[in-house]
Amino acid sequence: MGRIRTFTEVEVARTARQVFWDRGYEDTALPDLERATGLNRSSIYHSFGSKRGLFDAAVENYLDEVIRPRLAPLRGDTVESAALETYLLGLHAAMTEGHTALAANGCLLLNATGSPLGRDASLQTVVAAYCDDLRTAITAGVAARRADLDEAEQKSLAVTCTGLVFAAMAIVRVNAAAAGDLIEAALAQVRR
Amino acid sequence: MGRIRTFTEVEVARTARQVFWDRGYEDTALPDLERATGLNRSSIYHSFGSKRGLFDAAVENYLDEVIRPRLAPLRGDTVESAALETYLLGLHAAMTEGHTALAANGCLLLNATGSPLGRDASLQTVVAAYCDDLRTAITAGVAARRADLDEAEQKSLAVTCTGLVFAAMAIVRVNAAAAGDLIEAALAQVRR
DNA sequence: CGTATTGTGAACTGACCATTTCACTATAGA
DNA sequence: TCTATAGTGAAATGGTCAGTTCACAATACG
Repeated sequence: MGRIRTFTEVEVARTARQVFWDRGYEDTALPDLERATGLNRSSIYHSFGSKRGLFDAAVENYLDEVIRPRLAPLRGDTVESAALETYLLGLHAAMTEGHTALAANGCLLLNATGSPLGRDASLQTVVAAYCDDLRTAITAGVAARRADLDEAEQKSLAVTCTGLVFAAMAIVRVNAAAAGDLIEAALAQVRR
Repeated sequence: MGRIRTFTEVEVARTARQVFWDRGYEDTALPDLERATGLNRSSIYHSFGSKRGLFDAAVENYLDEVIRPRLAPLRGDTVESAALETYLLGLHAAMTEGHTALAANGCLLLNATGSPLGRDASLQTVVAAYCDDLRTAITAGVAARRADLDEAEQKSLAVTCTGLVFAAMAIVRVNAAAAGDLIEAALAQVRR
């Protein structure tokens, strides 16, 4: 009974994610989203309720398909000793070699923090949770790689490493080379 | 001959700086600026040409009156050995103790990076220069404090320390405690 | 006083935006 | 064919915004 859906919300959220990532929330207008998703305004509003609703779906998708896959190797019960280095090398490559979305646009969430949307409490909560996830994952990676350190030293190293990753993401759009240096510094600390 | 000026552009830029810092460029409307400066639109446009012109003046003022005074002790010919720690402790205090503009709003420039304005090339240049100044100053501070290290080690430490400061500024609005941890990590590295 | 400059007030322009609405088309199963 | 659901197209609504314009008021100097 009735016509079948010709799109899935995940696909649309993924497409919208890229647009928001490229142009930022405020600079993305409805016509941009219509064009990119191939959907009409009416359909977008029917599925997501508002531009903000679509953005929230895009953020979910960003976490699911961009952030968490990268962090996954750091989150198992038994973390490979090389996992953290692999993660950092992956970041470094993304930032310096190719024209990846990450190098060109930085982090979708961190960027939103400085934009008008960053005054929104619910978005701040999402960013804070992301920040926490990142620190937890890196802490696990540090523990696996640097079993020679005591717990306090591991924790301190994890904070440093997390901070360097954050700084790199915050600055990469403006100065990719500097971002690469930051990741290299993190690698050096992890390896020492 | 003729009426005397009743305001200086520096005063106005300083006031506007605070408004832009609190609310961000995009969320600051002309009426906000009129109210804060006590000036009429017409006067603002006569002195600064555009909203963007006033913002640029506010950024100049931010660098002159907020950033550079903090970095000054790190920039002399002979840098005090304790200068870097003093700088970091000042940042830490601003971020955790009081309700300072820095803790509440983060860094005016870094915030702008993620906003629509962050796509503007000339703003990116300003941010990149600021980033460079910061690294240079911290490098001098590291050299003064850690004469025991060789040059390569000093450089690596300086990059790490700069990154941690950046990360703290990028995250402080969302999570001031985490920002404080980052500065503490930087202190620990400098002192070791 | 005369004149040049500084500043105000208020209305207006033109653009852009998210959101709503609705008549219409398309496609599925019964 | 009937009906329910999916999706389109286009116009309208109401709001906000930066920037412009201009007649007018205030204040300085000669």
